[in-house]
Amino acid sequence: MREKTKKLFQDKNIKPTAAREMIFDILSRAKLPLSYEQIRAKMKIEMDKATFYRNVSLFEEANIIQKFESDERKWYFELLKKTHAHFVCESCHSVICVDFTINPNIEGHSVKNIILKGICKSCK
Amino acid sequence: MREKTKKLFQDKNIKPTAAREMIFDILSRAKLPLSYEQIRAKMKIEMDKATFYRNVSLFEEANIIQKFESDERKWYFELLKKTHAHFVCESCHSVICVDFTINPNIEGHSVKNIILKGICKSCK
DNA sequence: CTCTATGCAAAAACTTTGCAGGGAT
DNA sequence: ATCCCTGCAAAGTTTTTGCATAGAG
Repeated sequence: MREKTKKLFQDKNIKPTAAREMIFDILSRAKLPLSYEQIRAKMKIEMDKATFYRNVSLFEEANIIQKFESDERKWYFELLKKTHAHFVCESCHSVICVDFTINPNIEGHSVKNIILKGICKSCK
Repeated sequence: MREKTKKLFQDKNIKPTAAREMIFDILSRAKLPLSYEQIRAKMKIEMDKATFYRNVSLFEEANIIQKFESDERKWYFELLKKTHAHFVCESCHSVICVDFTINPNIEGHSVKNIILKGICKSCK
């Protein structure tokens, strides 16, 4: 476990368990948001899905992770980084990060998350 | 049933049944996307949920209806109108249509749907 | 010892599917 | 008669919860 991660966990008061380190590690290497299935496929040690979801919620409350729903009714998770948008293809269901920023105030509402849906360029 | 609706159904090859007319009617009056529960609450005649979902899928395939998921993992339905965005409040879960248009081509992908998430102005 | 993380199984929530009956043409 | 729309019940999918056990400090 890297020093930086150890420190992050300490700061957030998160006990570093094997499950947590693995989830964090997988997400920090990911270039895209990942679903539970995708994360599980990358796990070197199996963990129960309850453990997975519970730990992800923990990270979420600590503002380490962000989640959003794809069009296949699954959650996708990623480390909370600088704001960017996600494009979800309604044909192949892939999730793509796109560089797209907007004014975070739209008609008085605070926007924290942008999801674009449509058909990705490979599917066209 | 209005002439216009009758014609629409004919054009799309959709047999006008009571269930279909009712769903269409409720959605055409709606100012916001509605969930199954919300639509059901407006029904004058009850219909089975299977019938509801099947007919909605039919409309969807005919490009009459558009659906998207809220953050509460429910589908919301609305008539396919000019492109606009939906704001979903992560606190009160309300769905708000906002006037927000973007270039439909983002990094080569065709955007058909925009979902913004965050905290709405009443919750702030 | 104590505290809480984990696994297992069951529950939950929302949608979808299979199948048989019923209406419309 | 045929077609396909509908209701009912059961299955499906993903996520959450309850509970007992295991493990860390």
